[in-house]
Amino acid sequence: MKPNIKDIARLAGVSPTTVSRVMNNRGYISEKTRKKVNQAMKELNYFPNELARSLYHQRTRFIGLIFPTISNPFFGELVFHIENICASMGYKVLLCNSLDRVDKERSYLEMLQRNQVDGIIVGAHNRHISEYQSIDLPIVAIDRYLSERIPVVASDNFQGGILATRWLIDQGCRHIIHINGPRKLETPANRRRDGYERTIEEHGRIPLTYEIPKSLIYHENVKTVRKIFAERPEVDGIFASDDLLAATVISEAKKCHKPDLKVVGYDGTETVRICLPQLTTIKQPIHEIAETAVQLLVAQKNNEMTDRKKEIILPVELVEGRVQAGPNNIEDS
Amino acid sequence: MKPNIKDIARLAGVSPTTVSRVMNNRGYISEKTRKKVNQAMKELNYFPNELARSLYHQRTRFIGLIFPTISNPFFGELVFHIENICASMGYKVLLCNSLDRVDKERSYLEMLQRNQVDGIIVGAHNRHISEYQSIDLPIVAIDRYLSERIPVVASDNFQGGILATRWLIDQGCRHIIHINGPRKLETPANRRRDGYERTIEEHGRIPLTYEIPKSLIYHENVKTVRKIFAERPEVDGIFASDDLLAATVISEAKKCHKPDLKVVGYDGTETVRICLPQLTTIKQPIHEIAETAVQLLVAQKNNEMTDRKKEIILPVELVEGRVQAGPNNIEDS
DNA sequence: TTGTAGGCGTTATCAA
DNA sequence: TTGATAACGCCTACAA
Repeated sequence: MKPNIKDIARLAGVSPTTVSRVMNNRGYISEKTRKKVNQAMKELNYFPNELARSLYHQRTRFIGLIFPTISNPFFGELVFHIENICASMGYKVLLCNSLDRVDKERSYLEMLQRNQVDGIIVGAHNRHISEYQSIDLPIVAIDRYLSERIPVVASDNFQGGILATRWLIDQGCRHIIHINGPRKLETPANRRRDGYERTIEEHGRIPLTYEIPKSLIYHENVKTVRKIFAERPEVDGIFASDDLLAATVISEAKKCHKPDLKVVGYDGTETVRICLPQLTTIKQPIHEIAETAVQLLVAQKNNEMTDRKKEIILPVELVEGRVQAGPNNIEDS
Repeated sequence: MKPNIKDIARLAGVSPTTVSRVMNNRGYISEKTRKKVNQAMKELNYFPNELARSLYHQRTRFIGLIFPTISNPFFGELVFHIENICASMGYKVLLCNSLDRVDKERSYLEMLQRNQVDGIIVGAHNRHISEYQSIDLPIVAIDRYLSERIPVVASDNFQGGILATRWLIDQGCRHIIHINGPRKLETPANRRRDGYERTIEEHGRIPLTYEIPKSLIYHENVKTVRKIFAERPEVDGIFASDDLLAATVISEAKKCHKPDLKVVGYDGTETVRICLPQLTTIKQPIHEIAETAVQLLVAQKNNEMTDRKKEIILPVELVEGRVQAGPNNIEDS
């Protein structure tokens, strides 16, 4: 079996207390004993049991992360950064992919509480999860409203919608359509739609938004895009609410011989930039979002949340697709 | 503070033992007490402390995952599936992004041991980490050789290399180049190169492999691709060792007016399929890899590893890029 | 400078 | 059917 503090104590010929002191650098220890103890720890390949420590200190340094799916590159990169930042601060990360399913989100939430996490960062949310209101733990939401007292970090979705729409207008598009998730979900991401609709209206046109039933199922996207092309053959500009959707629009456009269609996405992940550099998109400050979320979480732990804002909005940026040489590009024909 | 088992016992007017029995359905309990206890648990919004449980049972149901970075869609999707499978079996996942850095991998390894994980799945490996040999824990490696006794799950890299190369030959390519990571890393992924070189030689040609210094840095890829185009202007086929690299090749090819260059990638993630459906690639069975890895881990825990193979190789599949309509595609001009 | 004892929250054994 | 007790591994008062 794994050695414990007593085994070390026995081998070093001291008491467990002394071993503990050596490990934690507390109080006075003679050089001699320190060496003996360290020696014994090496010899037995000893690792202190964090569980026992956590139990005593009532503090685990675990952070729970609940996101729909890290398969999506936006969440993948976001979680990547969050984990990195947490690790640099001595926190460990418990990963949960909720798949946007209420039952999974619920059971993860319970699991995290049972495991005494110090805090939770949530990027997923099914309505009807009232549990969030009764959780007595630091929580930060990313791009979701969970409850009154839970702070939110989000990119400037409204501004993103404006930038995207303006760009399409500047490109000379006359019939601009927006595709997004269901309206009823009151997420900040819906403000992308508001930005689009406002901008379209400011130009004296009529906005038109298509809603996708379930964004996690890829084929739903394809179906929606085809429907749009069928119902609105005049469309010459599309603002898609995320890059994968935009990618789908682009490949469907190729299939349907619509080389003049302009597309703008949302997210601006590295992965998509590499795979689809010609895509114009609204780039979220993924690293800053991660950093802000972790900071807010730590601030809550330390009760430093006195006069802080409950919603932090970070600026976005329109990144133009790289126009590529040759006759091979949807953007430049 | 959070209520504990004693609080429940007090409120229900029973002993902690009884509460424990109710929670775990052990021994005989009268319906009356069961109800009282359940009532008390609801009232205090009680969650049993898994830490204490784990301490007692010497079993945490934590699984540690060490991967270079879940930003990469291959690892992202792999970790996604692993987490899913683990969750369905009641395991929780501690996520570690090692960034291919020795120091990070080392400290994660220590962290996981301190936190008493029940097992580790490793998809990262820097040489010179001897620790793997001394860890007394179930470990499974994905596409890496860590030590003699650590089982490996991998896709059929050799076959993948053959399929990719053959396809390029079938497309009529005369000058086929392979791009891969450093040779000295003795990973199964290097067998992709073996498959390529063998196939090229079988066709009486001379293989040519370019090595990339660090694959995590995107710009390194661009540099290597440009170097290839400069040094080997005659190249008309490239087998890239992963899809992001292949994507880079494609966009650089567009920039350099090489519409006839054929490219094959490796991985076949959903994300890349969506963003770059025209890319031909060797598709790894990501879900099966995840499933096999978890199974092997559990088998080790239960000492069922008697006559099992130490290396499990799963079949790959060549997925042809979807030729798209219009003059917009590198594959069909 | 070092050791003893009690407790962190839970469970299993044994006794009642 | 229920309860007291010791144990899981560690840490911190308090004592020596």
